[in-house]
Amino acid sequence: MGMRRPGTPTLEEVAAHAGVGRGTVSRVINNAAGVKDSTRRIVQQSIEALGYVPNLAARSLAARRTDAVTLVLTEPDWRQFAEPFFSEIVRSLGDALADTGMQLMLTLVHSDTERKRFLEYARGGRVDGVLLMSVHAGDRLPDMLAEARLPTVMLGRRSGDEYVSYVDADNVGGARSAVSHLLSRGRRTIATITGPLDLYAAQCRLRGYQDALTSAGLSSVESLVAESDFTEDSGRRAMAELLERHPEIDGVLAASDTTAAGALQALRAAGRRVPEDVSVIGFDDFALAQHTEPRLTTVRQPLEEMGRAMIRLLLEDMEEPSMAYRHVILRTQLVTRDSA
Amino acid sequence: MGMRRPGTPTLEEVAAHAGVGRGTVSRVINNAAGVKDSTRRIVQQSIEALGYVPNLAARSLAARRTDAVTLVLTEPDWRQFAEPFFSEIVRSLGDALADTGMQLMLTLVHSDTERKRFLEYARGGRVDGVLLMSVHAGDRLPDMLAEARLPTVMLGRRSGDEYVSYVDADNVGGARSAVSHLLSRGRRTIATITGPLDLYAAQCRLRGYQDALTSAGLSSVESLVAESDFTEDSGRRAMAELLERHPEIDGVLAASDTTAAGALQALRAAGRRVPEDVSVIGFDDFALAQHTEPRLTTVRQPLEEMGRAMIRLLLEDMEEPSMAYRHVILRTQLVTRDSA
DNA sequence: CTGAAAGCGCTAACAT
DNA sequence: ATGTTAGCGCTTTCAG
Repeated sequence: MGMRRPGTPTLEEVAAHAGVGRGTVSRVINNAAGVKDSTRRIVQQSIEALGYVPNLAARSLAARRTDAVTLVLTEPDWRQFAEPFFSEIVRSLGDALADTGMQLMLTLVHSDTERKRFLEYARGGRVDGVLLMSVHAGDRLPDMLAEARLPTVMLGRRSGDEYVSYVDADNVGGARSAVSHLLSRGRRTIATITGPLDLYAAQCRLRGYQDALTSAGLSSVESLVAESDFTEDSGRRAMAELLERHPEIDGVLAASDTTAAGALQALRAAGRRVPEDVSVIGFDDFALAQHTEPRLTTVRQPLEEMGRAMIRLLLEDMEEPSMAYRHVILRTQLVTRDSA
Repeated sequence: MGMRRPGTPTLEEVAAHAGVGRGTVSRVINNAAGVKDSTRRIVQQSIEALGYVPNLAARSLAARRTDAVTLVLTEPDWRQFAEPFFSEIVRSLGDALADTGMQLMLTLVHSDTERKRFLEYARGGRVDGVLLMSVHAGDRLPDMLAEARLPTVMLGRRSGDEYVSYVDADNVGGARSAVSHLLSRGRRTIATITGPLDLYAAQCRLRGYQDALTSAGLSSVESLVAESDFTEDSGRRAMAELLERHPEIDGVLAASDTTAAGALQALRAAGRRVPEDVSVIGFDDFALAQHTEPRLTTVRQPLEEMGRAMIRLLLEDMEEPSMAYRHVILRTQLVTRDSA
């Protein structure tokens, strides 16, 4: 299993070949200062000649670090995974990490076995830090990681009083401004398609929706709320349901871009004109530019910044471990196509 | 960085606590035979009491293995990532690996920096094996891994004479049978929307399409072929283009399910009725049951089996490293909704 | 069945 | 600037 073939050269052999001590070779491969240029060159030649590759297990045993972090996906439904939101975040994490010389990996955790296996893996020191996304309310994984003193940062929080470090968007504010915008454009019967309500972000968006209505002196009607699971299909179903209950709907706040797309299909199928008859605003998961749909306005989440912020928090915690949890909440932005 | 807090107990401390030798503790945590049951119990209590967690760096240095494999995604375009094909394969790999006690990780490689970093990572012995998918024609990564004697298995091949081990579907046969089916149902002007033609799988499907036409005594017309990149959007565009050139089209073979979905949209937008006027068959990336679209027939790829086969090849290579490359090609199946 | 001892290949502190 | 040395924490013979 995975054993390196006998011939694999070690640092010691490189040292011998180059006629220097092990320390020097170590300094060269780690790009450490304090090696004469001529020596460095000689060592590099030996490395080249022998085809030397550092043994990372040995390195991390000695140095007590791995230079790798992992993003954990606990989503039991893999399809989540196929959402643009996800790939955008991953891209931004990768970019943010590129400069640091760290390796980003993904770990997929759905079954309980996998969860346990991952915990052993992480606590066993195979990664220097852990990033988590879309963690559901009751999930204790982040706490277990934090208790193991492993630098841990979540995207989104599990509840209103979260301790483990996280980066989140201002979901309440985003939803509120979207609904206010619809109201200001004369819409009066505004429905919302929420995300899965065991996700705190979905609760926040619903709250923002309600806030805005209340502030405008309107009461929020329960039958104007339908739940989705962020997929296009569930958006379609939710919209159909809402239309059945309230044919007079003239505005919709959708939990995500994908959901909004589904809602649009249902609206059209029902003969509604968008955006003339009904105006739809969704939370923007990727880029407005990608829409071919006639949505003029979306709540833009700063995904790029969120990824960067996650890495920053993680690195801070890795560099000087502290007892503090840190939280960053990024503002969302109401964007219309013209201004994009 | 990532250093374990001073208090972390080691195997030696567990041994002391339990009043046994290190070897015994090692046997216990590895579930090795040859430990008296009573001793085993005592040791387990000490492990529990001290909250011992094995240091995996030390373990893999000593044992020369990591019990982890990684799936590498070289796709420069992250959106690929959001395709159902991808999540299905990942799921099936995860399932197949679950029994083996191995950890599955994903590595994302787009830039050249990342590619180099991954190579160091893999050759440094951080994983026991590597799985690759959607490798493009000119990519040398698989060869470099294989040359480093790392067990390596690809999903799909880069060309007609591939050496590195792979599992593939019978793309030529699948396309051929799909087109034959269309012909047998009386369709006469059959177009195809191919995948990106630098992907061998896409070439094969195109070849199958052409074969079927030729066998039926029809000549394959170049203007009936349009290229897509597997996305819905490109499918839509390709279909629109084809319709412009050949309004008389009455059958379409699409490169993937997603592409087929796009094609359908374009067809409808152009006022065609599906499947009455035009019949569309796509390569099935996930499950027929998921379609809400009126496609009756798809070419089903046995994704589940493909994942399992990949793991089997990988494990075989890990258990008894040999000089042989192994190839498995799985049959596709033409499935219609009724028979599903 | 169990203990002792010899590494695994590297980093980092300490000499020089 | 460079060589030397002492571990890092575990697996795995080899004795007993």
